[in-house]
Amino acid sequence: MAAVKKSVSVKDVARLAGVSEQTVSRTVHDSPSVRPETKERVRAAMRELGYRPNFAGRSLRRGKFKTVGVAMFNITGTGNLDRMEGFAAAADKHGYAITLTKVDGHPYTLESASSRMSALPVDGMVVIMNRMPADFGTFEPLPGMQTVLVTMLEHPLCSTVDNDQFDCSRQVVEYLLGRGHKTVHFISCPERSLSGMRREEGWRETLRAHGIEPPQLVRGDWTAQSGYAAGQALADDPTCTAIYASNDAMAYGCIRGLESRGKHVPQDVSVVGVDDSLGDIVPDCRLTTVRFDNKRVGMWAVDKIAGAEGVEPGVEHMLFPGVLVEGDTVRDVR
Amino acid sequence: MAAVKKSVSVKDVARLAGVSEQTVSRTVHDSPSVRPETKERVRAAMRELGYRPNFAGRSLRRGKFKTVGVAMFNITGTGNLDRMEGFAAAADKHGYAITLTKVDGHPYTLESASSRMSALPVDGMVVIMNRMPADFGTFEPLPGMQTVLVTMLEHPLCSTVDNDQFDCSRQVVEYLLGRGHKTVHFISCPERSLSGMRREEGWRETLRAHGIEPPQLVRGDWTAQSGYAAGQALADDPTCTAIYASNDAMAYGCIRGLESRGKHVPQDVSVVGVDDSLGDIVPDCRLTTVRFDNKRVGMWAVDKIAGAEGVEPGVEHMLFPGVLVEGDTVRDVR
DNA sequence: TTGCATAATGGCAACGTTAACATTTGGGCG
DNA sequence: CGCCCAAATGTTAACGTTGCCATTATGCAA
Repeated sequence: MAAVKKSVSVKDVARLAGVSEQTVSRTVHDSPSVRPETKERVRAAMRELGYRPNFAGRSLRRGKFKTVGVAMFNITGTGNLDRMEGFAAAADKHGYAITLTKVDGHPYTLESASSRMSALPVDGMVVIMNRMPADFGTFEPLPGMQTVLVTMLEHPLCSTVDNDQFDCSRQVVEYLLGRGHKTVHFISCPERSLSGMRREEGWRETLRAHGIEPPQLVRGDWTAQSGYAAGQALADDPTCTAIYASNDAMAYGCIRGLESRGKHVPQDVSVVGVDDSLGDIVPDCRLTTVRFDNKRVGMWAVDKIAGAEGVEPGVEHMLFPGVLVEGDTVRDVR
Repeated sequence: MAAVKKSVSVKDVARLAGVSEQTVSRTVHDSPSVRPETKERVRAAMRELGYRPNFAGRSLRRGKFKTVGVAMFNITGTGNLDRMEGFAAAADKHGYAITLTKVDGHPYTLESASSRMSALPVDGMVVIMNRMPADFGTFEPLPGMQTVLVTMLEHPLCSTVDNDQFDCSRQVVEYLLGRGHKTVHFISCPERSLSGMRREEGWRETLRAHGIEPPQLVRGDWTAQSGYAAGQALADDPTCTAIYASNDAMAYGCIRGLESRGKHVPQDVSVVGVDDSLGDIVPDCRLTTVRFDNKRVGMWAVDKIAGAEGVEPGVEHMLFPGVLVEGDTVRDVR
């Protein structure tokens, strides 16, 4: 039994089954115009030879790949796993596959993501943006390649989708004000983060909309340690009864920092985070936070491409609001 | 300017540049046997027409896809992001792409992963196993499709790669014994986890190898809360001076549980975790833990496939040891 | 029996690319 | 001046699949 190096094609199956190649093809696609017994004979031949359809021949003929490309500048990033879950789920639904590509971030441009994708077998592409690409304003998607950007910025030529970070802050601030707090202090993130900046804007503008001048923010760096320091710093501020941190790690750090200064959460100070990422990592801490549905974001992006199927797709911009999850770290005042 | 619906091919470029299709192809591949000025003319034509090579035609001709498929039963899983980083890095290195597929886990078989991949444009595949597939013993990879399993079990027909969980426990136990502890208590994980079970074996056998009968283990469920309960339970055991938890979340929970009972870490009890996953989430806690390099595991898997390039690949089994990272949660005794 | 509609199947071409081989061109050298 | 070599370019065919159209069987009414 010599190893069969060459892959088996419809031709081989056709010969063995004693039918034409076309009949084999029709059997593969379960066409109703093939007699059941013929089908069975063909299927037997396919099994015997171990036939599997060749993707290249098929898509060459069809002019479609049934695949969506995903370009990431950083694979390791908060929420990417959930987004991928969404990509995969939506792709599955449409019978599509996902092709993943890491794009070198030097330079950090949409053009580099686009050209990286251009020679791959994809019908459309999704780019996950973490920062502001240098060519965001001038970028044009490849002709015939529908391009969806995961970002909260709007683009004139590409559809975009992301979580609504502004609304997230609005929800948190209004929730805290609604619980009687006079103002909300904020622990921010590094300035290069697009989503972080948008959260900051949301915090600031929502306070102003309620006639409250935003207090001095404390700049953090996403780490619990920076939240800890922020908590210690804010512990001595008598006006500080509510703190909103840009992520859960800083929120948790903040709680511990406050405790180290003898302030208790939520008795003395209320704390809210963002991301719902503490999950099972921290015991005895039901942090009030905002949960985003990154899977839904991912699904939307792939749906947009795989669901189009030839129809001229319009450019759309979608922002999904997060959900405020009430924990034990906020208290009513007054 | 009517939209050009049809994609441009070498033929179009050749016509515009006034050369043969072959010369265009040679230019695309930067062959040295094309005069620089001809190349430039061809390149200009490509730019003008917006030519990009068609993947289907190319791989049909070549009989290769330059793509590795990755099948996952669960996309959301510890370490998957790092593994993907590794997949992407290795693929990049070889000029390959990665195609991601979620496999329905009902039934949980390698066969279902394999058949899911069979119609996709891939030259080889990687399966990430979290549990024991029903057909592990009998599975045969598709002919011509090199298959690598990410698991610590060895397979007769497929190469395998994973972190060395047994060795991980050996390192931790010997480290603690070396620091003077008389025994090591263990917080385990649910029994369906392959890697968790292997950690448990490593703990048990290493203790026995040192002539120590393993104490009763405490079964956890990966959550900090279960670690907290375990810590409280072990706080009253006077023989317990060192605790090894199956992951960092439980280790952290355990520390807090011990503290809630008045025991301090590391003064009273030493605690070690696994995963190095606390990172920036918890302030003021430098947990002694074991760090795995999942990126390296991912790279190895894709290297095995993309690096083969036609040569008949042997079946290999690779286990990468973790690195014990010393923190502040272990103390010498005596 | 013939004619005709319908079901089942076959033949051919084309999708875009490139390996292998064929051809042309330009120079160098005896 | 003719020969040969190398560089540059062209021609052909094939990779596997499937849409289109042609052909052959089958059944049924006239």
